[in-house]
Amino acid sequence: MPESDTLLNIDNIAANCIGLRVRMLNRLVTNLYDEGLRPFGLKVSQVNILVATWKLGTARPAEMCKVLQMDVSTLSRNVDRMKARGWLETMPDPDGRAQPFKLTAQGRDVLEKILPVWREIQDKAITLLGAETLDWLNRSVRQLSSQAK
Amino acid sequence: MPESDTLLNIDNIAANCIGLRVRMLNRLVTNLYDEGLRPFGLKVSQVNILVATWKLGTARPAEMCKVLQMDVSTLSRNVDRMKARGWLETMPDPDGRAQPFKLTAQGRDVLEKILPVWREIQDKAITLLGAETLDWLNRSVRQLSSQAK
DNA sequence: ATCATATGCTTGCATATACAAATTCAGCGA
DNA sequence: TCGCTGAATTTGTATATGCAAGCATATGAT
Repeated sequence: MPESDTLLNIDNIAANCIGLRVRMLNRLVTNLYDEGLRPFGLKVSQVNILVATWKLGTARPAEMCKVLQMDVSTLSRNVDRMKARGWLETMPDPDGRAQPFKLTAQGRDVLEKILPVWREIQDKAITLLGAETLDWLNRSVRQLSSQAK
Repeated sequence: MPESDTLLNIDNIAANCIGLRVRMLNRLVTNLYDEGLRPFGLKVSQVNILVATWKLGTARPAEMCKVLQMDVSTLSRNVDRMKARGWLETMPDPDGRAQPFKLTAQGRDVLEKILPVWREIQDKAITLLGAETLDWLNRSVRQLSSQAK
């Protein structure tokens, strides 16, 4: 491959790499949420887990990881921290390997407390990104999730 | 606020949170690129830095962090690792505080070697996400970058 | 009943991420 | 020139992320 072709191709990465852009978007959006949530002592990552737990009722780690497309080890350590804060509690289970957990009353309280701030941040994100963002993100995530292992 | 309203609002986070969806998209897309790049012993994060360095020629950390919307401390440690691998080298600078760096020949070689694989992964991502993805991502990132501090 | 395999989760390790504090140096004013 | 302020970067700390390996338990085959 001639030198000039290589140059063009490297420039192609710079101009078009989806991995780069998704990661930048992630940093920007995560910072937006984390900044707003800072007074409450938690980050968007933990809010996501609280909400997912609320949805599932009694949550099995492997199941939640499938929903959130997250490695089980990542979830495992976050659940530890959130149990230590009294937001989650482990439930008994006939299967000795399972470690299902659910929201505590405190965990539920946290969710209620952050609701107005979440709304503010969400509105800001929609204003910045455009109204069609949500549809767009949902389609992309659904499509990629269905392909992922 | 009545109980039922709270329930609806928590469900609203579950159904609509942009922070959640962007983070899921980031995990899915990052894993897609990292999996493809694994044979080459680097990840998409380092590819992004290599390409940005190639673009900038001589890169100042603060400048690159503005471009990539990344904290300077995050870049600092990655540049350390990449210098240790011989892909980047620090340049002298009249300003004693500055630590500008540039690509080494080895760093340039790495970029050339991964080009075909990057192309494959990028094609797969475009197929999965749709052709209009890139425009949308570019618009979103540009819009958010211009607002960020 | 036993053994092999599969499942569910945790732990070890390396990197990614960002805030806060420390460090080093530049530039400016008295 | 002395010291003050600000800028560029690194270091300390905590969380996020995923792979590989470990551990305990369940399940299936013989």
